[in-house]
Amino acid sequence: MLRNFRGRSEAGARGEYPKLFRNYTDTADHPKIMVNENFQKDFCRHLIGWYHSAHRTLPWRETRNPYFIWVSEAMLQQTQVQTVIPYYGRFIETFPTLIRLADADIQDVLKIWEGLGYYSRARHLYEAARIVCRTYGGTIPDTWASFRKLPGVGDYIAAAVLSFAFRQPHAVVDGNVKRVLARIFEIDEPVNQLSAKPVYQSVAKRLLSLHEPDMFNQAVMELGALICTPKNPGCENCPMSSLCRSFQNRSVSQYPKRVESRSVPTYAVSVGMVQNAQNRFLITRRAASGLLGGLWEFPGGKIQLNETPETACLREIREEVNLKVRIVENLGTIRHAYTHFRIIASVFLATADSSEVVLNGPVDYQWVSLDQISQYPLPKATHKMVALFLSKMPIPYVIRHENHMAVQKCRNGSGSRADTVHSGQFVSHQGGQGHQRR
DNA sequence: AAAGCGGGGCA
DNA sequence: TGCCCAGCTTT
Repeated sequence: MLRNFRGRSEAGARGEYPKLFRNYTDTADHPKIMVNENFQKDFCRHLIGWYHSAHRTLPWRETRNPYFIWVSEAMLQQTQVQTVIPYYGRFIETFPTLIRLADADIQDVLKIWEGLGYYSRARHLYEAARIVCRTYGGTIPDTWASFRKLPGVGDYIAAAVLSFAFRQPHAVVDGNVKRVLARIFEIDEPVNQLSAKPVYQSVAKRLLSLHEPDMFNQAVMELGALICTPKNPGCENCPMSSLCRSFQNRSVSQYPKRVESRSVPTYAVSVGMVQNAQNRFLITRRAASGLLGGLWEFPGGKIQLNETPETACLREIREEVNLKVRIVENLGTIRHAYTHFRIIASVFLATADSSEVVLNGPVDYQWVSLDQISQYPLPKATHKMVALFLSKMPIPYVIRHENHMAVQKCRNGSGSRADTVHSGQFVSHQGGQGHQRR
């Protein structure tokens, strides 16, 4: 199995910031952040006025249903709006109420979440829904103290849901807000340092419109998404430029400041697509917590020193599912990037004489046909492997599976399928026992 | 306080 | 390729 990467802390490899800043828990006496009553009113007038004329229509802005808003905020965490839109629609269509979510199977929730990443968000949302049903009779609590306690609900989501659904005066602080505020006030505290959070929180709170907290929160995030963007900000069209210190000082490109992030390592891994005598593939389910928690994958893991991809594949399969298999085809490699590392995975087609699995690591397993595999929540990398496999299959095989999602992606991809089909690499899967190299 | 946690879009 | 994204949890 591909285990979570736990890196060593390398002093010096990271950008260790000298302590240049006071730790402001309030910014009332901050030298650069001067927000009097006049400024606050100007700020809100410019910002909210712009928002009314320029904002996008987004599905979760059409409702004040706290459950819908909560779902959207969970999905939007570290994820761009355009990515979330289709997932949001499918989620609330499948789980139209909090009670329906709480009564669902977590595997079905993960299936809807598949491809969105950060799967603990789905698990926490599901667990929180069950808690709300159990503790509050299915009514989402509308106080900070009670809502903020729920799993997966941090300061941002609590402020967002309570302000958007109930118009309570809590200021949101997300990546957009920090970028906007850092530029407007030339705030030097790095936005990706934990110690800077109280500064941005304090500024946002002092600026917040108590009259329209929901509009204010939407507007400042919308400004960050549409005008005050990370690259090429549209200062010439910005409604805040007359209030913006970095615009006046031509220092916009220097804000926000951030501490250097570590470059991610690349690991060579080896994965086996193991077929049994019925031509079904072995998939295993990962533990519920941690990387890709609860998702299904083909067995495999890191290639160790002095190992070939082939021997690593055989070892991982022996370790994880205690099967002795025979490699019949090298399908090639796929690449994939996670948060803290990248992988280059060698993918092998293998056969097992026995289907008797003994798990060590994974928490469940199934032998499935390719038609069935799309019923399980799979990581993106596993989808790439399925697509790689199909790209090596003869055309009749692919046509039999033309409804499979991976086939669609394959066809929309490099278009290499026809090439590989004629490369002499294919294996027959038309119902025969075993696999013959042509 | 720092690290873990996906995947897509973009210059 | 590296950076960034409507962050939260765990250690």
